[in-house]
Amino acid sequence: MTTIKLHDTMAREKRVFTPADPKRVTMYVCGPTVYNRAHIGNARPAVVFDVLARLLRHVYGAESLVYARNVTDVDDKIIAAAEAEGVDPSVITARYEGFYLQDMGALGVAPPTLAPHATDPVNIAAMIAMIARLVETGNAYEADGHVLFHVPSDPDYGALGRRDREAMIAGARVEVASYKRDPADFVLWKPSADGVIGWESPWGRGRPGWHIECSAMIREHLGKTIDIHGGGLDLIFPHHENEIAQSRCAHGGAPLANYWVHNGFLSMAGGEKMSKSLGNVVTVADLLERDPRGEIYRFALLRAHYRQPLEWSDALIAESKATLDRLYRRTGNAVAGGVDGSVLIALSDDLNTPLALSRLSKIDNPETLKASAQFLGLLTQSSDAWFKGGNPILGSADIELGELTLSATGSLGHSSIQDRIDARAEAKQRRDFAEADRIRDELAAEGIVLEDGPQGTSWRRA
RNA sequence: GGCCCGAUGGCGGAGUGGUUACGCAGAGGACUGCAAAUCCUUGCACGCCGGUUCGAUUCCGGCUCGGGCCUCCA
Repeated sequence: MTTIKLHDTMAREKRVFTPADPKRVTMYVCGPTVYNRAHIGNARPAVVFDVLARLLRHVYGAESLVYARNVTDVDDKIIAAAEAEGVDPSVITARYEGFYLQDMGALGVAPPTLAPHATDPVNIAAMIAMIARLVETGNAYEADGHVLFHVPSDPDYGALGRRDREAMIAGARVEVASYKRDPADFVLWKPSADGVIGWESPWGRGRPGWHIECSAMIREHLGKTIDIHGGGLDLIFPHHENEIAQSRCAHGGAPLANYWVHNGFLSMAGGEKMSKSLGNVVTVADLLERDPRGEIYRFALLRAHYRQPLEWSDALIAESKATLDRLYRRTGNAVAGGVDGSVLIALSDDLNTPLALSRLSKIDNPETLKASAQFLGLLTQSSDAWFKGGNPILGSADIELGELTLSATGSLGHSSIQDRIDARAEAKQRRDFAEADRIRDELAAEGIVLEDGPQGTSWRRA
């Protein structure tokens, strides 16, 4: 069996991955708060953990992986967006969750096994139960309608980010709410005013804090201790730190996760962080509008190791596109065979996708190449359709995992224009110019104009 | 200020205590109704200063520079 190594943020080193139960490997990744369109930076963890999920399914069996990615659908930003539009928060969350799934699908991200929603009554009940438990154990207290986690009650708090109390307080730049017993205390439950989304609880009508959502949903759907917890680097503090404290204190010291995996950030030209305030956000939708082949962007994201920063640029996109085109030409109409071992080895070593991608260039067998690329979520059926018909890929791309096809939408088919262009090129190679010209004329009769240019033969409708 | 991460050729980006990354771009060549594509060959590297070592880009220490987190954030 393949040995997978993963960099564990808690241990700060690469560790051999050993699931508690190989028949039920559990992974939880912090998902989106659904109130706006996802940008390409948001897509990085989705793609990275999609690759990890593919690898885990390969090694332990597709049915053995339970991969949960939550949807945060109650949040002050959502409430604000709903008020701004004068609609119910559910209108906002349904809309943006739909966009999210569509955008990620276009990037070849397979749906997770589970997508727990914070507002699901089952999950709200789980959150209330966990909060009540923490009050019982003396780790949380009620104050001024809020329930807060008392950080000094947990001597192990801060282990993931390696920061001590002084550091956290010294760095605090926010005014401390008067009802907090300690500046580091954080909200588990907060009151909802009339007309604001809320649920009845032992502490009055209110809504959960962000951190408790993940802890409770992990407990509810995956168990007390999971194998892998993933997310962006920026979530280490305070989000993951708080999750750890809540879960450990509520579960008699059982650790929340055995492996913590965090992805690095994307930056823009000049190393600038992608942020709304800088006005340099590139949404996935923007990119798909420029070129609907989502796997170009997936390829670009995979070109850097997931823990390294990645500078997002037009050159990166152009190079990714060119390399992908070349890979496609090399696979031709080959039927996917077995995945090349060198690709699996690269991925097994802490998800070394740049190395895995470079291995593709070494694979001569088109069937192996196709299977290997598809394992990485590239050269899928959608992309095949795009190359052959020139049709944009709409909605979610098909996701292929061996025999397992998780979803398949998008526009496939139409005429195989590219096939005939290829046939014409072949004819020219054979010096069968009569045939080459016949194909050209045939296409012309359909209103297809061929253009031989520096990027190869392209076509457009007259 | 605290904590963490990184520093490889023109660019991106692997890897290693002594030996080839790979891709793009560049140069030369093969092929070619035009143009692509393809194939072959090829140049270019390990931030700075010490230490360990027969030998360090690779290990250790310091420095410099860059990035991230410490506030919602992938």
